[in-house]
Amino acid sequence: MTGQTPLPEATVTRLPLYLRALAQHADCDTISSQELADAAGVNPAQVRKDLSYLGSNGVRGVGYRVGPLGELIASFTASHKQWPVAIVGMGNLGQALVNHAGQRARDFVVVAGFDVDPRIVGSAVEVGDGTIEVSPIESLPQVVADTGATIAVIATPPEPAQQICDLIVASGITSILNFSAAPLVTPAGVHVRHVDLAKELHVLAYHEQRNRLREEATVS
Amino acid sequence: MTGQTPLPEATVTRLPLYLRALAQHADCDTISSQELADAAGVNPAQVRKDLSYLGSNGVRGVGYRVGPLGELIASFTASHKQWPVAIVGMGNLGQALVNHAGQRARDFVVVAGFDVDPRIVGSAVEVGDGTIEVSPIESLPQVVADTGATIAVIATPPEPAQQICDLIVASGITSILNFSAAPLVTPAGVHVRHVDLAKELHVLAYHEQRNRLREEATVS
DNA sequence: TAGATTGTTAATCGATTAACAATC
DNA sequence: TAGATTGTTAATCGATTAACAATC
Repeated sequence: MTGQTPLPEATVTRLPLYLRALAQHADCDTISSQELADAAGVNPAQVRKDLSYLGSNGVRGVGYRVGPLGELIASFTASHKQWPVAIVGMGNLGQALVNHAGQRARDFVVVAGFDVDPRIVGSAVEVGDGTIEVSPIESLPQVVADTGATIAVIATPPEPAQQICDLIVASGITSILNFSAAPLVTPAGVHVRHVDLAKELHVLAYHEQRNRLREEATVS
Repeated sequence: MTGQTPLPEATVTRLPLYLRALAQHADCDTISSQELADAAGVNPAQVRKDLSYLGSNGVRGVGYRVGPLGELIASFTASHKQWPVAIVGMGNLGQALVNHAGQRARDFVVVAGFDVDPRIVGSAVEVGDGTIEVSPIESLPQVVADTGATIAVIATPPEPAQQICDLIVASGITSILNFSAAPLVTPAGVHVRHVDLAKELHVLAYHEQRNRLREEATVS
């Protein structure tokens, strides 16, 4: 059922959008690519193409059955599983991620939190169903082994990020979400996603700058 | 100096990386595309192509002069300016962004913060140099007008996001960084960047799922 | 001059989307 | 059958990268 040929990266990033859109249409029996596209904010042709990669299951002239389609997509992202996540850096950002996983992304369970700050280490953090105790960063290999975490989030300043990344990789984790500004170097086979807040703001600043210049040009 | 033809989006997203890499090489006189590429984690040919869009200023056989190149890039991202930012949603994520702007992204100043929670509204928040008071969401148009904010960050749950977005757009802001899971609809001319935590985690989960299936296949 | 490195071209790649035959 | 909507093809687009002539 869960395909052999890897899906295009771009398709993978859209599957969660489709799941979310389907959840909003849980009361419907079927949904067309047009409706799905509207709800997800993408092109209907793109929806059909993406879904065809999963092994198409729509009905011509009718649309897609909401229930089965949801299950099909879930079988690819394995979103029925409870993915155990470790968060390194339990400052405001780390805390925000814990809350997010607990309240919104129910397929992910935060099973471990790490920090270097002695004022934070040892404190209890509520994670969805239970509570975890923030561990010192040195204990990462042991705690990851104990908890079986397979996804790690780096929510630290950029300086220690590479070192922490090495530690994470050495502990056997193969998927990393990097919120530090540092560009991480990892061995092949490790998947890294990078979210860079400063970069996002800079891109917006570029567009603001252009708007401003364009206005000036229009005036003169 | 600051070009007429818009730069490719992909190039714009890499300019901050180059600025950061140049800062690390402030002690050098010149830097080659190879060195710059290593520091930024990209391909050297890509570096040269990107920089050529800015109006090339390298010296064949030598490389790029670190100082002037930094100024050239900064003139495009306008990173010497102090961009006034408004943050809507002052929970953990909003707080994390305030800290980030204060400590890391010094080109951005948080000039306003908003929330609906009466326990948060009215509280003081340290932002880099000074302090701001968290305002109720209703006062957004007035506060934006007073502070001159041109970039807004949405750090709220998805439910009120579209409504807040409309309010932001109506107040004249043209650049939005959206951390809510909601796909926002905006009029043409408004620039929206979307960072979706759940989506990032789901993409990693997809890869974990594939790894697991591959291992099973190898065993049998 | 010899060595190094740029700036640019052309090939390649992946993603997007319009269009339409297939078919419910 | 008539109308609707899929699944797939082919065109288009933008981004990446290898290669190399230009030139310091």
